[in-house]
Amino acid sequence: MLKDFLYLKEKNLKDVIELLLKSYTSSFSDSEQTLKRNALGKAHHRLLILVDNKSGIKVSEILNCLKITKQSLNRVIQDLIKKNLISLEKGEKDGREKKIYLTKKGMEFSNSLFSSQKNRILSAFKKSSPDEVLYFKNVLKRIIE
Amino acid sequence: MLKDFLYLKEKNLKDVIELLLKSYTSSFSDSEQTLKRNALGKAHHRLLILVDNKSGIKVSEILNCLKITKQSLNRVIQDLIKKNLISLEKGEKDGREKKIYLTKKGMEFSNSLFSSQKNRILSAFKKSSPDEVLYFKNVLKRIIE
DNA sequence: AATATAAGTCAATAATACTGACGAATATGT
DNA sequence: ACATATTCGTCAGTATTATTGACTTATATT
Repeated sequence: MLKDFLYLKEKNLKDVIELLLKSYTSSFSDSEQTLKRNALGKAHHRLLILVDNKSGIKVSEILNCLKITKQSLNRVIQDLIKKNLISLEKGEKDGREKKIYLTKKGMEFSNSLFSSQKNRILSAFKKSSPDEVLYFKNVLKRIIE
Repeated sequence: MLKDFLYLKEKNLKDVIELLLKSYTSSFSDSEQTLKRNALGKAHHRLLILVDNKSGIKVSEILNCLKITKQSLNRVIQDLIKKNLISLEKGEKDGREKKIYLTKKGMEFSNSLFSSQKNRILSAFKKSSPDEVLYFKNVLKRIIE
């Protein structure tokens, strides 16, 4: 009976914290070279994955997700605008909001930036069953909330 | 037939990169308050989870895992030694190695530091079946390699 | 004895993030 | 119409984290 609940035990929870750390670190370190070649850093990388996945994402959404200050974020945004990788647009409904889009150049850059990361995930998924992958994503989403 | 392989598709892979980013960010931001109260930062947090999970972990293992330089790591180690949270010991087999251990105070501190993170994982697991949790961990491990 | 490995150290710099204060534009409620 | 709130931008100063490069110490391997 106890066996069924082992996965809720202390040590297992700590293991998961470590797995989250390691999976993030290893996955996001895959792109180091590409970033360096383009004089960009990890902060730019994090922003780009969010914009890539959600075109027109608002500044406030990014702040909430990355848990940084608007001052920090603004530096990153300005860097990427200068390099012509993203562009800003006023929200149609709410003119206070600013929406972020990838430029054509930004889309191309993202593809090269994420390719090694995608390969890492892909090779992990190829070793897994569709069910495993589905459950994996489900639980990950529940951790985020 | 195509349906079976949807989980290997481009967009899904990018989603997972984003999930890894978000799960790491949200999980490790849970402990902000505790860190601040003790004049420690995220770098100390990352080191502590590794030492907590593997007592006697070697410096080189941490370098490999966190992908930082030994100079960066050394600052963090010295901070934690000064606060009497960890201690170093020479390796018995190989005297060049240094092994890192939590002190009693370090164990207590770790418990408070990780408690909100553990609660986050725990509540996600409670919404999941044992199988889901098992598959989740399997895939996560494959991503790390 | 020569070489390699694990780790520590000193110094300078870069990248990322923070606090605090203030301003601009727009939206909302009364 | 006015007061208030929200969203975002900006300026300045500082803290934290990480980097590069050069060098040292101690121990292990051959």
